[in-house]
Amino acid sequence: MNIGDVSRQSGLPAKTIRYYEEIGLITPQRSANGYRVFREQDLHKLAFIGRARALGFGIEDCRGLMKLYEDTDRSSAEVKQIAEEHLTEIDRKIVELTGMRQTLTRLVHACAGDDRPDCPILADLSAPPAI
Amino acid sequence: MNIGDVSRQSGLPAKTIRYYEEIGLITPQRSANGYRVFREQDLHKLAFIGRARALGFGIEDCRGLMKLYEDTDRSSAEVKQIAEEHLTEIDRKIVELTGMRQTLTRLVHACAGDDRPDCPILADLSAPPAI
DNA sequence: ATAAGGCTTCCAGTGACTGTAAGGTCAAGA
DNA sequence: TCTTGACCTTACAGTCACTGGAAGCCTTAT
Repeated sequence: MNIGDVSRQSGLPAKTIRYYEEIGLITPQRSANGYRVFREQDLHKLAFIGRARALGFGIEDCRGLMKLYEDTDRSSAEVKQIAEEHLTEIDRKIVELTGMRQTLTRLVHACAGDDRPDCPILADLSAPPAI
Repeated sequence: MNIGDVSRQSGLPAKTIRYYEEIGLITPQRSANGYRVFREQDLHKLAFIGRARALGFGIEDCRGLMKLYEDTDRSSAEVKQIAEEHLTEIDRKIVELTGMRQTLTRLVHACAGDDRPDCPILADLSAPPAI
């Protein structure tokens, strides 16, 4: 299977698939003309990576998870630890974004958004009130 | 004022302040020995940028907001539009992260996290159930 | 005089791609 | 047979907002 078909099947851009090969996540074979040839196991790996990425895991986490997946002697504790650390990071980001959202929502609501120059948003950025 | 003092006052790393000069956000003067000399207005700008960045605005948004701040003929509508677009983006990220969090929480709870290899997390990454 | 600390520039690296250019390969149709 | 167009290849640069490090000048205190 060529990279175009794999791209369509996996939903990953061909560029991304080449990149994953470059960093050693997958190692497709090559045909005589130099084209990459993907087998079932490559497709499976790409789907695995795609789903892990969609859950926000970083590339190195994906590498680790794939390694654990292939190691049938792993302990589920190792997997769970990676996932829990990632979950903590997600929670941290949500908290950070929620704080931004709260402040920004307040400012946007306070701003008339008309032709006049008076703007609580700029006023706050310039010198926020001590709350 | 030298860059070290400005860094301590603003809470921004000196590296970051130099970077902000490089991309034209601030233009501190120079003393005879080549050191950057920061005036009150530079401090004010850096504080403005710092707060906008803390609300998640990108550098180009910061540039635009500063330009509007300095233009006393602006309309608050222009400011509000930038803020609202950013707010939409923040909401999008929160939704994305919340979805990840939900799936990941479910998987982490389903995983025993012990010495055995059975792991619902890897099972889901490998072939998620059609929900 | 020297040592410590602060300042300078320049270059490279981060993460995870993405864009672009220049060119080789293949299958179908005129 | 030729050509067109779709597909593939590599290599290099760019993204975003810094961050790290090296090499070297400047200042201040001892």
